[in-house]
This record gives sequence, structure tokens and C-alpha cells, in this order.
Amino acid sequence: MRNGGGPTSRDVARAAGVSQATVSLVLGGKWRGRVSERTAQTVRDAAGDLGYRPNLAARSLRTGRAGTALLVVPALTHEYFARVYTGAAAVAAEHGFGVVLYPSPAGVGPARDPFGSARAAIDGVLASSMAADALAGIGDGGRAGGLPLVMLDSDPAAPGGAPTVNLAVADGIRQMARHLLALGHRRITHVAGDVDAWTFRVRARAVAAELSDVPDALTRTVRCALDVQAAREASFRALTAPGPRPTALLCDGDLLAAGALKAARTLGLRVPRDLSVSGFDDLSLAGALDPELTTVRLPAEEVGAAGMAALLRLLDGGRPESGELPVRLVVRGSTGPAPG
Amino acid sequence: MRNGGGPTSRDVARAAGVSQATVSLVLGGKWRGRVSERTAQTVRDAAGDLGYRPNLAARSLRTGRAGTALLVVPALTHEYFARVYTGAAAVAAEHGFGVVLYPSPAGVGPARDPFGSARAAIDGVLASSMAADALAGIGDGGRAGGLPLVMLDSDPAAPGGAPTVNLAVADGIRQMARHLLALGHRRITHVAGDVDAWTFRVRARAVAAELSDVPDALTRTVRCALDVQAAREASFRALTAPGPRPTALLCDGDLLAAGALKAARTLGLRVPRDLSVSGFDDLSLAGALDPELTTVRLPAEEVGAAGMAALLRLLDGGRPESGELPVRLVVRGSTGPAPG
DNA sequence: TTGTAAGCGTTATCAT
DNA sequence: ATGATAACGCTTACAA
Repeated sequence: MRNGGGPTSRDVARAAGVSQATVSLVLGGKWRGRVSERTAQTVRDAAGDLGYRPNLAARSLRTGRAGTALLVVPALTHEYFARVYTGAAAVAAEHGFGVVLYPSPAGVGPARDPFGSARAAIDGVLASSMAADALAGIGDGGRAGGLPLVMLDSDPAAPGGAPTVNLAVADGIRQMARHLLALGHRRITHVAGDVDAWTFRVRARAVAAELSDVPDALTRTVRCALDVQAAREASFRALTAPGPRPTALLCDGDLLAAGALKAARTLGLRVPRDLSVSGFDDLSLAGALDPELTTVRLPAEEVGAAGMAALLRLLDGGRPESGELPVRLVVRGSTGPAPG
Repeated sequence: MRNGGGPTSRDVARAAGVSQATVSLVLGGKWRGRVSERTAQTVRDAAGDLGYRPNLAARSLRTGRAGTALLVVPALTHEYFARVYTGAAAVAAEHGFGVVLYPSPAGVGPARDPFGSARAAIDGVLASSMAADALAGIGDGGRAGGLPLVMLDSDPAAPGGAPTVNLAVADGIRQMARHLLALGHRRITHVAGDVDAWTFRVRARAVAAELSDVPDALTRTVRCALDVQAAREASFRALTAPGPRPTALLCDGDLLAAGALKAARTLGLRVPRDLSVSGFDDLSLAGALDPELTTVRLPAEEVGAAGMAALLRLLDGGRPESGELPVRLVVRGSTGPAPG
């Protein structure tokens, strides 16, 4: 606690010559018609003079509310989650709530007890993009360790039945696949994220669904971890495998696309003339690469905002419906007509 | 608070047939020689059965400690801060502390009242890379809003006299400048971050100091915001300015170097054959670019760890000394011998 | 070895 | 319109 000698509401009361209850009412903003304007002002002045700050722990203890939500993310380094946080924090702030970030250790293995590690007192949990097995420890009956829970970017059909706020990733993949097909590509390799999370399973399924209908399409898949080096190696394999070379690499993320670009450069392939490369996420990295990435823009802030709104409704006893947010294809320089 | 019906220590006591005090002692781990092993086990069993979780607010209120430190950063999106967090959280965890992240709004303007917005109860503050004017609201006498404060990557001579944990950025710049000079470069343009923070002022001074001694060196400076597009434009200006073209761009960050690479590509300059480009930070981006960046690796995790250690010492009434952590030049493909 | 009781600072329910 | 007063759940002297 920060109150190591700081003034308490009692001190304010004494200074203002009123009771503690009056101070609470005035400073809590619920004094209309219960305290005279004159005393109210006296109280505010005294509080200001003393530099009074309410003790959050005491308030929390009394009200049973911490005014804080926990946002569990698999990785801080990823720009996507920073944007989710921004959106969630904005909505939270409008309701007098704060958001505390908890990077789930390693993203691998069950996230055991986020509520012990993130020490702050918590009213509810927003869990984003959790790996399938990380869900085991959490989420029974829409609550996490007894706390109300909303899942972001996660399997809506997962056991536990917590409300979910999702992105239309399947549709995003569909848009991208059609973009590539329209450019004449038929030999398309899916550079897939090798992570057991809902979003990647959906992407794989969507790629398959979209390309399986095309009669002359030759679809392949390579898997790799979510980093540039791994993607570079996987792309290299894809581009040097026996048989006709793919003319397009459809990557599960901008980071992977960055690795694909490097592999292409290594092999002396010009992008997009000899090879098209597509990303997913639309991170700022997408604009930093050369050529800039054709990718799918994910409204991360809106995911955070919608998720927080849902959690607040949950805390108010409501039952928010799960939803899916639209995504948008962004065409830049890394894709072009199929060669030949 | 999360305790809307959850079991309290009283419930545990009742279930175990002991008093609340005994429960507290056992679960608090301070029962050696005060409670028999048998009763201790009974208590632990009862707590386990009931799924008891201590009420953090109540504990906090009683002990006067929240067990939480606030880490204020100017931007979540930047990998550097994620790494600082990781280091800080690791050290904190060893001492039963948690770390709460607070992204200072916009990084611009005075950070007013981080302690109201980040609602959690806080014992101390770790502030990283704050803009000079953002310090105004904080940090009088080594405390922030009455809380113990440690500054990371900030001016050690700033008023307020909070302990600082810094990186040897001046030395990093020096290493880089010498690297470029050793490669024969003499026309070097400093692509400087246009942000009023300690670290960038130090970098500018170090570049000037290191290059001013070289008789035939032709040093220039361009400034830009900390993003790829701005850096691209600034680098373009630098490379097309009247007079002999620089043979090397010494950039204040990897992000800026990414922009420089794009400008070079636009102008048909091959890197590093026609132009050398250097970064700073060694983000994962440095390895994603092509060519990979010669840069300076910053031990961000260690900054966080050292900062947290200093804060803990401060909380224990000690007075930690300020320090500077070494940095290391990492030579990759984006720098090479000066042309001609 | 264990229990009793006080109190942390706040809010909310009653009286006045 | 304002003031006593009782909780909230926990830790920690102190008593037994």
C-alpha cells in the first residue's frame, strides 16, 4: 500500500471539520442533495490541500470491487497485443476501470494461476489468443479461477463456454486466397504458424477450404515457429522442394512473410515478379519491409475494446453475446501477377 | 474484489477447527515453531478443499504493502520495453512481487497521475525512458507521487535525484562510429531520433564527440520521428542533399535503419556496397531485414532486472547506487567498406 | 501450541 | 444535511 503516512479520509474530515462519512460522500461524487454545496467545497479544498489520495486497498476491501481487469496475453513483444491492450484500456477507463497486463509465461503449457502471479486484485479476466492447452487451467463455466472471463481470439466452442470476441480470420484468409487466385496464382504454399491455437487452426482450415475447390490449384503447406528465422527456413524448403516451384507464399503472419522475403532474396527470386508473398496482421513491420507486404489488417484495438465491453457487461450480471469482427485485405507491393 | 462469496480465512479456520490466526500463520509460511505440523497440514488441506484464495485487498490494507511495482513505459509496441518488463518481472517474482505495466499516454506531455490511472495499489515505480517534460509531474526527491522511484534509461542528473539504471549508450555510439571509421567511412550522416529524451541527447553528443576529432570526416545530421516512414523520408533527404553523398547512415534505432534501407532501395543504392546503414537496439527486426542490420545490442532484460533490484532495495530503506550497463556492437550485413 | 482481539482506511446503513 | 457506527478479510501483538 502506498499509504505510508499519507493523509486518510479521517484527516480530511478533521481538517474540514466534518465527519468521515461526509468526506466519502463528497469525494465519491454521490452527495447531490445529501450534503450542502458549501460543505462539499470545504471538503474538496481540504482534500486538495492535504494531497489526499483514497486508499485503493481499503476501498476495494469495502466495495468488493478492485476496478481492475487482467489482460492475459501470450507475448508482449507482439504489436498485436499492444494494440489489444490500448483498445481495452480505453473502454475500461471510460468506466473507471484499469487494465493490468499479464504476459502468460512462455505462452506454452497451462497458464497456472495468473491471479497469483499478477498480484493485483482483479475483478475479471480477458484472455487473448491462448494456446489450446493453456486453457485447461482456466475457464470453467465462463470463469477463470472464480473470476468472470472473456476470451479474445479463441475457440468459441471451447469447453467452459466463456463469451468470446473474435476476428473473422477465416474470412481474411479467404480474401487473401482469392486475391492470389485472381492474380493467376495456382501453385500456392501456405506458410503456417506451428502453434496450437485456435486462430492458426482456423487459418489452415480456411486455406484448405478455399483452394480445394480450384481445379488446377496445387496447394502445399509448410509449418514453422512464429519467428523470422524459422519462416525463412520453412520458406526456403518450400521454394526448393522437388516439383514445380510455388508462385505464391501465403503466410500466417507478417513476421513469417518477412522470413519468406529473405528466403526469396537468398534464392535470387524477385518479389513480386517471380514470387508473391502475403502476410497477415498488418503490423508496422509490413510497411518497413521492401517490398511492403500485402496483408490482412486486424482491428486489434477493436478486439480489446469489444472484449472489455463484454467483460464489463459480465460484471454487471449481463450475458454478452460472442461476436466476430471483420478484417480487411490490404494490397501492397509484395503480391503481383503470377509469372509465366 | 474477487471475493464475492469465495471462502475467507475464517471459513478455512472453521473447516480446520482452528482459529483465524493459525490459518494466517500457516498459509503465510511463518508458523515454524508456533504451530504443530499436524494442525498446519489440517489447515492446508482445508484451504485446498475450499479453494481458498487470500483477499489481496485485505492483506494489503493490513500490511501496508501491495506487493506490486508499476513499470511506466512510453510505448508498449516497442520490443525493448517488453524485454525490460520481462527482466523486471523475473526479479520481482523472486521477491514475491508483481509488476504492473503502465504505458504512459502518448509518451508526450507530462505523465499526469499514473497512479490514478493504473488503478492497482502500488508500492513503487520504475519509469523507463521518459521524455524530459514527462518528468515534470513525477520524481521529486526520488519519489513519484509519494512513491519510491527508480528511473531507467534516463538522465542521471535530472532534478529529483532518483536512482537511475542506464545503458552505456554513449559507448555504444562510440563503438559504432569507430566501426564505420575503421571501414573507411568519412561522410557519415547521423539519422537522429527527434525525441526529447535523455538517451537521444546522449547519442547526438556521442556522435559529435567521436567524429569531430577525425580530420577528414564530414558529419551531418538529419532528425526524424521514431517510425519507419519518417526515417525513410529523412534518409532520402540525407542521401539526395547537395554535396557529396554520405557513404554511411548511422541511425539512432533499428526502426530508423529500416527506413534508411528503404530509402536506399528507392534510390537504387546497394547496401552495404554503395551505402552502409547501422541500427541501434538489436530488435528482432534487425534480423528480419535484408541485409541484416549491424547494430548495438541493448541488454534490456538486465535493465529491468537491475531496476527492479534497485527499487526493492529502496523499499527496504536502502539507497541503491546508480549504474550503467555495457552494450555491445553486433556486426551484420548492413555495413561494409566505404565505396571508392 | 493456539486463541482473542485490535485495527488497517474505506463505504454504507442507519440515526439524528 | 450530517454524524456515529458497523462491517469488509486479513495480519499480528498479546494472552492463555
